[in-house]
Amino acid sequence: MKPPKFCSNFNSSPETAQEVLRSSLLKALSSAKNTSQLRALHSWIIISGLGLSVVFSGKLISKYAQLKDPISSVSVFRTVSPTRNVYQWNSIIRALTRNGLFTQALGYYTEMRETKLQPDAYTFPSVINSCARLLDLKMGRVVHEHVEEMGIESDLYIGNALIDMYCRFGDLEKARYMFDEMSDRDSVSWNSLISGYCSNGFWEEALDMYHKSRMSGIVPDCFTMSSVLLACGSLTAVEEGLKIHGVIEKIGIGGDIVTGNGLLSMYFKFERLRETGRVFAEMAAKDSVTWNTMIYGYSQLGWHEESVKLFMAMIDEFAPDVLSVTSTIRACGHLGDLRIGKYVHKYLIGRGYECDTVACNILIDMYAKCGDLLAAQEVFDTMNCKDSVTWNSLINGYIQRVYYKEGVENFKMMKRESKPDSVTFVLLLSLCSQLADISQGRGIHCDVIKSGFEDELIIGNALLDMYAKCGGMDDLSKAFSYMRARDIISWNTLIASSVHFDDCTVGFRAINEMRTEGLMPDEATILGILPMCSLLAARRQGKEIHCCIFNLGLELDVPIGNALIEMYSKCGSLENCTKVFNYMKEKDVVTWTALISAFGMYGEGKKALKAFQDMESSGVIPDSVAFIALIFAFSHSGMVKDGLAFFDRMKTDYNIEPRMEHYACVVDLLARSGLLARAEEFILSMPMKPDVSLWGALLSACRASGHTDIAQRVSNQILQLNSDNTGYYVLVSNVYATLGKWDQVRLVRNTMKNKGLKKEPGSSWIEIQKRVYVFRTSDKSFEQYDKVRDFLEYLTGLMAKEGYVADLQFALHDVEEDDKRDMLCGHSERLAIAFGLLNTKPGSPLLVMKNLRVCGDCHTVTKYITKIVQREILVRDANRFHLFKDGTCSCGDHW
DNA sequence: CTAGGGTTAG
Repeated sequence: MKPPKFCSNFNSSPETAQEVLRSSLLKALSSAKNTSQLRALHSWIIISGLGLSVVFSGKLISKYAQLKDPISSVSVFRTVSPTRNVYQWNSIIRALTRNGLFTQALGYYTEMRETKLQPDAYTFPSVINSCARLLDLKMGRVVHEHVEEMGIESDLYIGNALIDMYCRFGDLEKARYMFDEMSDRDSVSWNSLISGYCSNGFWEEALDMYHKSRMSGIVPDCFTMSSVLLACGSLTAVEEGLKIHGVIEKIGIGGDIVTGNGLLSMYFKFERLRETGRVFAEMAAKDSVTWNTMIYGYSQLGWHEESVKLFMAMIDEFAPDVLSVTSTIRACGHLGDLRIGKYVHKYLIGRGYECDTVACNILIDMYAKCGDLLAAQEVFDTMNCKDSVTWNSLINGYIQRVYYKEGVENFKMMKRESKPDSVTFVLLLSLCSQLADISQGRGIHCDVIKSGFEDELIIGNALLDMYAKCGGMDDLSKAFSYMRARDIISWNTLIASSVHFDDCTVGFRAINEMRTEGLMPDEATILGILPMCSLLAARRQGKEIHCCIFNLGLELDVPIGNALIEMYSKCGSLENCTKVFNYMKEKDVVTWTALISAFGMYGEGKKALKAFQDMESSGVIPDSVAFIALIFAFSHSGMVKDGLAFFDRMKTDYNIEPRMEHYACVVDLLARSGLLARAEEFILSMPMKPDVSLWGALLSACRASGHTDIAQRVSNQILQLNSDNTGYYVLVSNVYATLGKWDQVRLVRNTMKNKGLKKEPGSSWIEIQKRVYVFRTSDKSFEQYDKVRDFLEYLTGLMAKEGYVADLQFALHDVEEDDKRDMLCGHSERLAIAFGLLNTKPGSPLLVMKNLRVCGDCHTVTKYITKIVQREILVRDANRFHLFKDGTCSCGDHW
C-alpha cells in the first residue's frame, strides 16, 4: 500500500516530524469519507504507534460510528484497555448511542461507573438519550440523579437531553419544568420541547411554544418547522400554516427536504391540493419521503388513481422503498384493481420486505378488497411474524366477501395463536349485525367483557350497532347507557335506530342531550333525525332542524336537501318543498324524485309530470325509483293514460326492467280509477308471479268501489299467499266485514292470531301550541272527552240537515246499527279533528296526522265539517295528503 | 441534545 501524502512532508527534527505526522493524521481522520479509507488510516495510526493514544483512539471510535460501523468502534475501544480514560468512554458511549445500540451504550455507562471513573459533562447527553430511546424510566431517573449529584444539571446539552428524555417518557410537565429552570437555552432546547409536545399530541401547546420562541428572538430552523408544520396539519390550522409557510420562505429554509416534505404533508391535511402540487413542483431536491407523502396523501383523500400514477412516475427516477410500495398497494385495494396490485406487489419481493409485518398486512387487505382471498390467504400463510392486524385483515376480508364461516374459524384460530384486540371484536360484532344473530352477538359481548375491552369507544359503538340491528330498543338503550364514553357516532347510531324502532321520543331527546355533552350534530345526525320529523309529521321540530342545518352550514349538502324535501312533503308543506328544492344548487336523481313524490302526495300529477320532464332536460337520468314516484303521482291524480305511457317509456327509453313495485303502481293506477277488470287482467298477464302487494292494491280499490265479486276472488288470492304482513289480513277482514260475512271475518282474525300478527291500532295526532295530542280509535280516556263527544253529536246533527248519511259499511264490527254509528264517531281522525276545532282559533287551518288510511265515512264527514265550520283541514294518512276545503277534498275522492 | 412518510374497525 502506498503511504498517504503527508509522509512527503518530512523535514529536520524528529520531534517536529512526529508533530507533523500527528496533525496530518488527525486531519486525514476527520476528512475520511468511507470505511475503507478509514481502515487504511487506522493501519497507519497503529504503525505510527499512536493507536493507544487517548486522542487517536477516541477519534477512531467516533469516526467509525459516524460511518455507521459501531462494531469497529467497539474493537478500537477494546484495544485501548486498560488505559481507558473518560474521553474514550465518552466516545464509545456516544458511538453506540448514535448507532441505535442504546442497551449496549447503557451497559458501557454502568461498566464505566464500576471502574470508579468519574463521568463528566460530555458523558451524559448520550446516556440520557439512550434511556430516552429505550423508554427506560428507571434508568433515566438514576442518571438524572447522577447529574444532580455532580451538580452539572445546568449544562446546556445535558438540560436539552433531559427535556427530550422527559418528552419521550410522556412526562411533559417534568420536561417543561426542566425547560423553565434552565439558566440558558438555545434553539435545541426550544425545539426539543416543541417536538415533545407534538409527539404527545399537544398541538396547541407546541404552537404556543413556537410563538414564545419567536418572541424570545429565537430564529426557527428546519427542526422547529418540521414540528410546527405537523401541528398545523393536525389542527387543520390553515391560516397559521400559511403564515408559517411564509416564514419558511423568508428565512430561506424552503429548500430543506424535510421542511418541504412537512409542507406537503400539511397541505394534504388541509386538502389544499393546488398548494401541494406547487410545493412538489418547486422542490429542487426530493427524496423517497417526498414521493411517499404524495402517494399516501392522494390516497387518503380518495384520489387512488393519482397515487398509482405517482408511483409509476416515481419508479422512472427513484427506487421505491417499502413505504412507497405499501402506500400504492393500499390505493390499489381501494380501487379494487387486482392487476396493478399484483404488479406493485412485485416491488416488495426479493428486497427483504417479505418480513415486514405492516407491509404484509397491507397486502392481505389489498387482496381481500380485490376479492382474491386465495392470494390474501397465501400472503398470510407465508408470514412468520403475525400481529393482531394481520389476523384482523384476513378475518375482515372473509367477512366482507360473505365467507362468514371462514371468518369465524380464523377468529377461533386467532384466539389460540394470538391475542384478539378491540378491532377483532368490532369485526365480529359487525358479522353478528349482518347475520342478525343476537345470540352470537351476546356471546361476543361476553368475550368483550372477559377481554376487558368493554370501555373502549369503538367497541361500545359496535355493540350499539349490533343491538340496533339484531335486538330491540331496550337492548340498544341499555348498551347506550352502559357506555363510558360516547362520541358523535354513538349518538348518531342511537338517533338513527330510534326512528327504525318507531321510538321518536328517544331520538328527539338524544339530539338535545348530545349538545349538552358538547357535541355538535353532523350530517349523519341530521339525516337520522329528519325522517323522524317526516314519520311524525312534526312540522315544528322539522323547522327547528332546518334552522340548525343553516347554523351548521349544511344547507347546500345534497343528501340533507333531499331529506328536507321529504320532511316538508310529509309535514304538509308543499310550498317549503319547492323552496328547498329551488335553493339547492346541486341536484341529483334523489332530489328530483323527492319533489315528484311530494307532488304525488298532494294529487298534483301535472306538476309531477313537469318536474320529471325538467329533470330529463337538466341531464339527470331517472332511475327505477323515479318512475315509481311518477306513476304513483299519476295514480293519485287519476292520470291513467300518462301512467301507462311512462310505464312503457321506462323500458323503451331508459332500458329499466319493471320491478314488482312498478307493477304494483300500475295496478293501483288502474284500480283507483275504477278500471278493476283491467287491473286484474294486468296482474294475470305479468311476466312474473304477482306478490301480495299487487293483490292488496287491487283489493283496497275494490273495497272503495264496492265490486264484490272481484273483491272475493282477490281476497282468496291474498289468503293463499299466506303473507306475514298484518295490513293485508286487515284489508281482507274489512272486505268481509263490509260484505257482512262475519264468519269469514272471524276466520281471518283467527289466522292472524295464530300467526301472532296484531292489527296496528288506528291513531291520529294533532299539535296544538307545541303539544302533541294523540287519539286512538274508541279512546275515551283523553282530556275533554265529554266536550269532544258533545261537539261531534252537534256536528252530526248539522250534517244531517245537509244530507249526510253515515256509511255503515265502514264500521267493521258485527254490532247493531246504532253502535256502528257510535263506532264511526270514535275513529281517531274524527276525535283529533273535533279536538282541534275546539282548541284553536276560529278560521285557522288544522293539520291532522293518521297512521293508517283515512276511513271512507270520516272522509265524507270531514268534507261536511269544512263546509259547516269554514275551516281548511289538512289530513295526512299513511299514503298521501287530503286537503279538505269548503266541502271538497283535493284527492278528488279516489285515494 | 432536536425533525418528516405505512396497516385492520364503528
